[in-house]
Amino acid sequence: MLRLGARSGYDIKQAVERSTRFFWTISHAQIYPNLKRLERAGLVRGRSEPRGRQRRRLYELTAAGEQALRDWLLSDEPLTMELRDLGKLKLFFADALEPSEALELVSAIRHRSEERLEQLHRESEPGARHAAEHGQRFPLLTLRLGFAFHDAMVTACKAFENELNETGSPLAANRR
Amino acid sequence: MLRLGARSGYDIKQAVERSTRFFWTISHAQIYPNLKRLERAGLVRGRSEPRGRQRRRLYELTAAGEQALRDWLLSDEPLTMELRDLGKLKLFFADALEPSEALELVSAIRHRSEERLEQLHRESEPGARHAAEHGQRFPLLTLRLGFAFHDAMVTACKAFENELNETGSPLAANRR
DNA sequence: CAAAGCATGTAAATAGTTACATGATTTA
DNA sequence: TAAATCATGTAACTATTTACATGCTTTG
Repeated sequence: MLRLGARSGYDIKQAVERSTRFFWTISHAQIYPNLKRLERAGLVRGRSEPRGRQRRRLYELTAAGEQALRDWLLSDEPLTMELRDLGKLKLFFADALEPSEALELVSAIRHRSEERLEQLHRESEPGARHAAEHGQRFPLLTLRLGFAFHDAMVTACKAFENELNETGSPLAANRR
Repeated sequence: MLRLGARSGYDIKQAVERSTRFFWTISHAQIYPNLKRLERAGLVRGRSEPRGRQRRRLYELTAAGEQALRDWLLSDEPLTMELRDLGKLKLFFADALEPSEALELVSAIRHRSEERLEQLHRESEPGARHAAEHGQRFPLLTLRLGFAFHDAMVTACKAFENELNETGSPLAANRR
């Protein structure tokens, strides 16, 4: 995040909330101790730069830090992806519900993705576009992966809603 | 999982590995204590049923347990989704890489989803289809959400690979 | 007869958040 | 002048996994 313009721990937290938040989050309780650790390791350089009498510590990447970032990006560790999704978990067990109740659950999952899409456009896209204009194109590419994901969820949920309305459910025949 | 045919703690762990694993996982160190807790709460009923001299404890849902499941499915808690995705995280910072290196990262992310798709077809789909034939259709619907997700990732990555090859990169012009 | 699979359990370690704590500056 | 925002830090708590521990049964 320092590479992308953040300077303080506070900046980093804000940048995370506007960008990586949905695929990797971090709390400020982790950021401040880690900046110290990184400084001790020589990967960042920090200097106190108070605003008035408001204390503030600004950091920048060192050459070693830049190299460590590249090393990490190129390392062949597995690209793990861990998900905890209450929506999908509940959907999995939705046979325990009445058809109409299950349908509501599918709608709720669709709404969640629709709202997330709006939020990404509102809160993340402007920053990503701005970065792209300054030669940092990958934040926007990553954001497009988020769009693609939630678009796919919405499309799939709509298909399910149609299927659940048409077939199977005895309630569907009675409705209206 | 008891509702879907699992009877022992061991069964539950196996069912999770073949089904919910990619959107909600649990280790056996959590399962056994929780089965005891649920039994004390009257939500499951357990009986010892050793196989030979191999001890084994089989559980089933009580009426109260079935109701608790329904209550949870219908509760209006937010449908939280938490993701930790090293692939997207690295992609986000890929402007620190050479264009050709960034392209490799995108390929690696695409491969990950392609392999996950194969794995879902191989390891999860048979069980989900079998469940669907026994009136439990939602495990298969949930699986289709997984297919949709990874299909979208593969499509997006292919688009990125084309874009990164065509535009921008000075290496692209020199290649061949 | 060895390895893989079945079966259950606990202790230690890890990773992370939330709450506690403080105080300056800007904005409505 | 109160509320929001800027700014940093630690302690306590929560959740979870990994490792340790044991022993039976089936299969190659």
